Amino acid sequence: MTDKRESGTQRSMGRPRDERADRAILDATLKLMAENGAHDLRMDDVAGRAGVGKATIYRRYRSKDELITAAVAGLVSEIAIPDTGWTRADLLALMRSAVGVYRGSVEAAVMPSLVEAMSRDAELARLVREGFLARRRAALRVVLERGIERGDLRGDLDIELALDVLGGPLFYRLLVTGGPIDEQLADGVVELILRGFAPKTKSSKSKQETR
Amino acid sequence: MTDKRESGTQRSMGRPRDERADRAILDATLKLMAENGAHDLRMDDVAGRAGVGKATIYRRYRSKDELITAAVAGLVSEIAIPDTGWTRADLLALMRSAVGVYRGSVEAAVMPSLVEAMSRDAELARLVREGFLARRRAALRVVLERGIERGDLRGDLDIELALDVLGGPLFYRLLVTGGPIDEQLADGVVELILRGFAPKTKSSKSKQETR
DNA sequence: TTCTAACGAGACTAGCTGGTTTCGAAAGTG
DNA sequence: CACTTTCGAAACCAGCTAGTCTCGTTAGAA
Repeated sequence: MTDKRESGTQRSMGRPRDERADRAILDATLKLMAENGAHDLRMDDVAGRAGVGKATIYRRYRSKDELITAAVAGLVSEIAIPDTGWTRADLLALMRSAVGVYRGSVEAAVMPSLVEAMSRDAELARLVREGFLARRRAALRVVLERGIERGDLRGDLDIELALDVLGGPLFYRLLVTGGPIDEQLADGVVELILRGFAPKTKSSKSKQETR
Repeated sequence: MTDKRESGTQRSMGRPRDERADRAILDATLKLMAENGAHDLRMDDVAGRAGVGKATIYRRYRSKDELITAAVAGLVSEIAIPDTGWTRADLLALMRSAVGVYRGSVEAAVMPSLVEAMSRDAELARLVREGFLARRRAALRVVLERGIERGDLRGDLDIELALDVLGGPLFYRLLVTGGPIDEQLADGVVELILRGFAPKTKSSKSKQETR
């Protein structure tokens, strides 16, 4: 799709493409996006950092936009849905993994420039949301729903709100306040969700042991 | 500071500066930043939309960066600290006003591009945080602290976390998920904070009336 | 009325950059 | 070996824009 070679027409003639160049190009693109922003990405710089000629890039991607899209699309990562049997532990596992990702990774460094790009390109926004934000969100949703069934969370809770409360503060610190993204954040948010969305009870213990 | 005229030397000779041009320039700058992003701001466009010659801009600001900085600095707004006597009402007032601001205003439209710029310019980041985010945050902090004294909130709560939980979901939806920024969000977050950070009690009513 | 500086409009330049193309070399296939 | 396609490097161009400068004009102060 991003390739000029016609699909189906498997050419076996000529020098085959260097697959290492593929990775090198995408890696260089992501790193430069993180450093200078998607907008200040220079094709010459990508070529230089990837140790590749510009023609090698344009043979794979028709334009800069296509390159950026491909690089962003490559950010997808698998998220395993934890299932320890304890709602708190499951939530903590997901949130701590999130903290790990958004503290110091390329993904974190790219986010500010990505936010700007998303606000101006609906297609890219969809790609980012569905491509690599959706996994963790889906996992959290499953854990929350299990928490409801299990009786750890109230049945009428606004799941979308809960998801945004879990993820919002992290991104808020990453993008806006510059506050610390650490375990304390993960733990605090999880604890707040468990307490604030605890099921209605007639006599609730102050420190319930959520099973 | 952003003016070429030497401070102190109050010249009263010659044609005085048109003060309407000052506003027109800053307004045009903000609107164009909202539309196209800070990076794609064209000085010609600013001049055109403001109905002003480029020289008139450069007489006030040495460079595009200085213009952008000035426009952002002009975003400050006063936030009255509500004091109804009820913690819930005070929090709701602040959060609903925030919802009003970040739904459809110029400020909201500028944020994505501002986030990107902040990530690359520490001075601008400070300006934005202290200049126009700090007001509401300070007001919320006061309300939270009063809530603690009043016994509506637990004394050992992490105030920074609470502030980020109040603001985070809103910005998360604005910048990342594209979710709705409405009263339901404000109400839900406030309710969560009140429940989740409720003081430790021996017998807590499920629907406590926080006075 | 004279003087000064700001005004809107727009010409100008100096620099940068995305994209295309060309080059000789290299890497495979048959 | 002949053939085809990719490779890195670099030249090239067309387009765009920040910032400066020059007009003739205009608003106030002295």
